[in-house]
Amino acid sequence: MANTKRSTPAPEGQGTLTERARRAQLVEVTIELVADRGYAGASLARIAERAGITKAAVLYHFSSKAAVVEAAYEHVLTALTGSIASAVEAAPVADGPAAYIRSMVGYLNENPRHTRMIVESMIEEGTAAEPPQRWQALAQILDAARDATVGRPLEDSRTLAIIIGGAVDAIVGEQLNDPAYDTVTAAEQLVSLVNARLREP
Amino acid sequence: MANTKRSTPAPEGQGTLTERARRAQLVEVTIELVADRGYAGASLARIAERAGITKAAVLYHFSSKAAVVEAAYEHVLTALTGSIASAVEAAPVADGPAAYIRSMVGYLNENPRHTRMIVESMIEEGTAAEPPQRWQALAQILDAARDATVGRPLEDSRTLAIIIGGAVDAIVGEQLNDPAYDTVTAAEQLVSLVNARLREP
DNA sequence: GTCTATAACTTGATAGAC
DNA sequence: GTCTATCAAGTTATAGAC
Repeated sequence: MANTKRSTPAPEGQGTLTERARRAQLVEVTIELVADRGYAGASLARIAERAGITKAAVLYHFSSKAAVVEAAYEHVLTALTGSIASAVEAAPVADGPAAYIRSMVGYLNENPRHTRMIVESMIEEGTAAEPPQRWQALAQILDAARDATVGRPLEDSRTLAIIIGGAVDAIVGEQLNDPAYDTVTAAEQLVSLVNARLREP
Repeated sequence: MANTKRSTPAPEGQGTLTERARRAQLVEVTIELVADRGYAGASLARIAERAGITKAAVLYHFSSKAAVVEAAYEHVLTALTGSIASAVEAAPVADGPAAYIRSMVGYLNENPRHTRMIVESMIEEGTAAEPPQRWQALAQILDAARDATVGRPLEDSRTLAIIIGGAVDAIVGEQLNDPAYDTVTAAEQLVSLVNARLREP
């Protein structure tokens, strides 16, 4: 019985197996709650209720409500970026932008809760540290694709990346309040728009 | 008991305000608060504090907090749509999309508080009635421009409108966290992208 | 390790004095 | 008409029992 009487109330590091499972469960229900009730609607009481435990129990596993939400946010973000990164790497360099758009629309489309969670997190500025320039990764992909096709660099890949990012958000968002909206076709239209630009002088 | 020392902060120094002016003032401070603290951060207490009155006084002029926020939201939205509508109508039909993009980026750029207010309002679903398909107006402008140049209708003006809307949001949003970002040039790049598409077969 | 009990505070809204 | 005083219900977080 390695019952180490832990005096530290909030183990932030790696803990026992049951602890990690509880943390995972709490992250899961927090994602659900933030997704369909917003950040303000995801109170400790509701998180605890959905997890079947009490508020105090939640605060035993996480040091504060902000810590729970941030853990949930990070979970979602790493899942998204990982999915996109693998899709882009699996594609030819010239098809990088297309792979980016398709995988991002596809992922957000298949994980609507994650979508809402990300949207919420981008609004609330106090929750997590600012993601280090969201467009930078895409701008690199664009530059590489441009170099692989035309050979001459883009003049303003940053703005093109920002435009694409916003367009993807809007497409996914539209599908969110009109489930009949065909995001696959929309993504293809965006792809053709971007590819046309990439091959221009 | 009668505290003769009237502790009215009166930040503007303006004394008695008429009813309409007070409502306007409350709408104004609510826009500021929602803009930089979010919907949840705009409590009645803070609204009252900034206006130099008490919570109860706020609820005298508006029936509830939701009413205050909705009034602020509507104020911002009518100002934005009005500004864009006049800009589009003043332009040749073929330049409608360009006028839309330029005026929208310009307006949101000049009124950053309004920008954040609109973003917040689109998140909180309980605040105001769903704006009747934001892309519809733009889709009509696109169809008209296409008809005036090529003569054949667009296959999917809805998606193009959604893409443009998201791109504009992203451009303005980027300028929000990097004031050095040149939104005018970005808007022009978006305009050329859209115009190229509009003249395609 | 988990929960009961409660602290300390903020929320939106109301009643009634003046 | 406008404010003071108060309300009940909600929030996060802590202390300590078991």
